[in-house]
Amino acid sequence: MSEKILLIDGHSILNRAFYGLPDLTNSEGRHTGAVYGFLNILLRILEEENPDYLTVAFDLHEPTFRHKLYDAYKGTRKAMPEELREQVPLMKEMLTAMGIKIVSMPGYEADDLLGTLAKRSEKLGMDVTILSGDRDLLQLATEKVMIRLPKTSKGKTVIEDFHAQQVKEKYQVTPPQIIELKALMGDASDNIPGIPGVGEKTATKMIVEFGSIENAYAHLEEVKPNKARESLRAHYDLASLSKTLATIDTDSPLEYSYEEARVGELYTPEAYQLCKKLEFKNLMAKFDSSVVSGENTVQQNCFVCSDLNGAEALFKKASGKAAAGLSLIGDHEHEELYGLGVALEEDEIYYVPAEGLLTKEYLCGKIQDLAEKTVIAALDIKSILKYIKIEKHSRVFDLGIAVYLLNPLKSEYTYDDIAKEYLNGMILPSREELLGKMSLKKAWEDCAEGLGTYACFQAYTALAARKPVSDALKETGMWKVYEEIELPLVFTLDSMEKWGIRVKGDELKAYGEKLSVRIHELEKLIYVQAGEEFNINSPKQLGVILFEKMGIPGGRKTKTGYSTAADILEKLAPEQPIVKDILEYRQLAKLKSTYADGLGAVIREDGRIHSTFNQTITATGRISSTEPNLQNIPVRMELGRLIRKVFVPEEGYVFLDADYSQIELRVLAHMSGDEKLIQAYKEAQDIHRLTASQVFHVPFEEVTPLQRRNAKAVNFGIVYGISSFGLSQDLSITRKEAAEYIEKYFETYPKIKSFLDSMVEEAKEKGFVSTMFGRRRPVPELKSSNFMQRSFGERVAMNSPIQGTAADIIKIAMNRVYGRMAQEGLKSRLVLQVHDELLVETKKEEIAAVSRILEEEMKGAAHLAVELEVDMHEGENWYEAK
DNA sequence: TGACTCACG
DNA sequence: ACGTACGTGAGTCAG
Repeated sequence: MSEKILLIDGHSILNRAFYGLPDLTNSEGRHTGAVYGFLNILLRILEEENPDYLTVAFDLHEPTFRHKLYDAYKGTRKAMPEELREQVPLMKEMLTAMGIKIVSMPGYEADDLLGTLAKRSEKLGMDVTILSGDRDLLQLATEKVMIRLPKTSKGKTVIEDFHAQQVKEKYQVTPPQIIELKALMGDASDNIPGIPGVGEKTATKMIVEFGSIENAYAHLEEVKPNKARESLRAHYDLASLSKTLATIDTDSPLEYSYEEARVGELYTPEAYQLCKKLEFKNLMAKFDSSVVSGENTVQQNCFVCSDLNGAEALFKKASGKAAAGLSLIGDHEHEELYGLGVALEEDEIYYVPAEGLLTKEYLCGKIQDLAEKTVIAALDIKSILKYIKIEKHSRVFDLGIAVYLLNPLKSEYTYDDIAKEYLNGMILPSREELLGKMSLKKAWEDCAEGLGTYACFQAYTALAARKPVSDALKETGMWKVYEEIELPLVFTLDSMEKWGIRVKGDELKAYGEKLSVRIHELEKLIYVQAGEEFNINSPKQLGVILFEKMGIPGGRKTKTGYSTAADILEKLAPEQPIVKDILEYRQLAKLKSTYADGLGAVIREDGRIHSTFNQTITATGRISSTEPNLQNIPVRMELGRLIRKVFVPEEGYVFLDADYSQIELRVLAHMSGDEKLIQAYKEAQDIHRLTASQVFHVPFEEVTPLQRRNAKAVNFGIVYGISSFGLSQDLSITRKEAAEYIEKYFETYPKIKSFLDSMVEEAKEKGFVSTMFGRRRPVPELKSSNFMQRSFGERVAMNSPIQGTAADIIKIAMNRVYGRMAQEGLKSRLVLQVHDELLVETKKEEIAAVSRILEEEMKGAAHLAVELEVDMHEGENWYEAK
């Protein structure tokens, strides 16, 4: 049996993969979709063909002979989008890692190299397969040379195969005649001019009849459509230029060794590391375990310490160090500790399982002592505070937060990612590689070794990355944000989480039951009006009922069907009784499932809810709240707002709720330095009204409610990164009207316009924007070749400095409030933060002191060109206090 | 698991 | 010509 070679048109397949797949990025925001798609096609073809040799050809970036020829004639070639361009070197790196031969040559296109290799290999008696997305390659087909063209139709990749025979069947001409066809038709994407007025049909007819352009020209009078004949006569020079352009050179002087192209082991350690870097989870699964583990020097320096003597020695040694890396493995909610990782040096790391004499109490005592002598570096200090008490902020280093500040766009901050990024590309096995999908508890029971390694890697990374990450914070000017805002906040949030907030479970239940009654009524009403029973919670079914069965006009929107979102329904059929009932049903169903039932399920034994406040989630610097989310408890609608009555302080306490008044607009006034807006804040108690009077040129007293509403919407829009489309949606006006409002607004406040523009400029130039305190947000979207993405980037660049600065300010305020309440020995405690609002469970005797603290510290958290105003209320529950 | 919807700032 | 307001988290459906 003859040998077989597979030749791949690199750029063409990469292109195909890029445009055929949605834009895929890894967690670092690196574009990887084209590489991923390429590999999938490659692996599939390899499986089908099982070739002996394999080679991928790439164009070089310099212009080739043919480009020059044509560029001289007209224009230049289309630029590659940035998202694809950056994947080309990545693709080559991956192929090299897999031991796959790459060829390219100055002055020649990939086509030429493929043609050359195809011809040579055929002469050597091989079967040749060429994989490309480009039909031009069809000219190379013979009985032994097969061209394979992948096509994506309906999300599936179908491959069309062409030997000479199939070319003839499909195009009625021989492969070499494909050149003639193309020279006549031209090809815009390849910059081949062709003969004007000659398309596929005419060209095919001409070549079928005359065999070649030359021959057609020789028999010009017989060429049929008059138009084509005259065009050919007038543009003969174009035809011959086009033919030169369209002809693939099968005789290039490429130096090539078949031995280097022999297909070997693709699943190499290098390829595995690269797949990991790019986060190709599916591909990673294909690698052999021997490749996966590799040699790992960190792992060789991990030891288990499970006896008392060893532990004593370990902690003694640790306390002599300036810093130690620490990782606690446990479940603090159930007061369990499974073990801990301690890194003394970069080459001395221990796993201490919490077993036998090494009880939870013993170990906590030891690390408690350790923390008093040594800096504790950990991925998540707050989780450690659940086990031990640390007073001094200078005693800890929170790697997770530090790394978050350096790039707040990632969804998680794991030791393996951090090692890769800050420890010279070091590859550590991830948690999933060590423990799979196992919970920590399960691992503790069934996979002690993996758990130990996991603990050690975390401890190691915390210790080893401390220096480079600290340096990076200093270099980027974010050390102060880290040290003076985020790090103290760890302790503040820890306290809030520990206290939690008291919730009356029985009242919550009663509230839920009340909702149930009405929900059932509405269900029945809706079924009657619809004429059938269906799942109202299913947007899909609901869409069919409303827009098809009931014939409400104007439906459509989403890819999966009709949009049934509340604002759409309200605009489409505000008077339809069924729509009203559905909206009420939705509202109640939401209240019941998310709040009545949802909150009820997370009340702890102590009668309180202990939410988690996450410090490393948001892109702007805000904190977020989970399990449950206490930052989205209803307030806008009265029925929902009633839920706040079940949030109560304990006996002898009341709630004091303090919120900033329009903090983001005030921040905008300050950052932009707009005198008009600053002046407005100095004078006005009603900023939206004043804005309206200035924007619409009417006296303050004569502003209509509509004008005020519009001005308010514009104010919001400005903070969000204004667009006429967004504003028009919000106000249900035309885009043109919205644009006029915006224009008038910017005329009134010219410095706001220049400020917002400058933020976009800065982001484009530096790649990020900053808050007043130096916190950064990268804006990679601005580099996108996609209009929508780029516009999004612009809005982000306008919004983030404002939202982020407001977030910084309230964080500072929280730390100060927390610190002062402790310093003054108060029993009151901070329990919630809702972005511009703080809730303090206040001892009745301390109401005066706490209100003073709240007012002073919130107002004093930052000194802006306008005052920070704080509204404060007292109440027996959250409903009353708000 | 992703899409949709909706609660908050 | 593109087709969205900025930032979150949770519940539900459907593949």
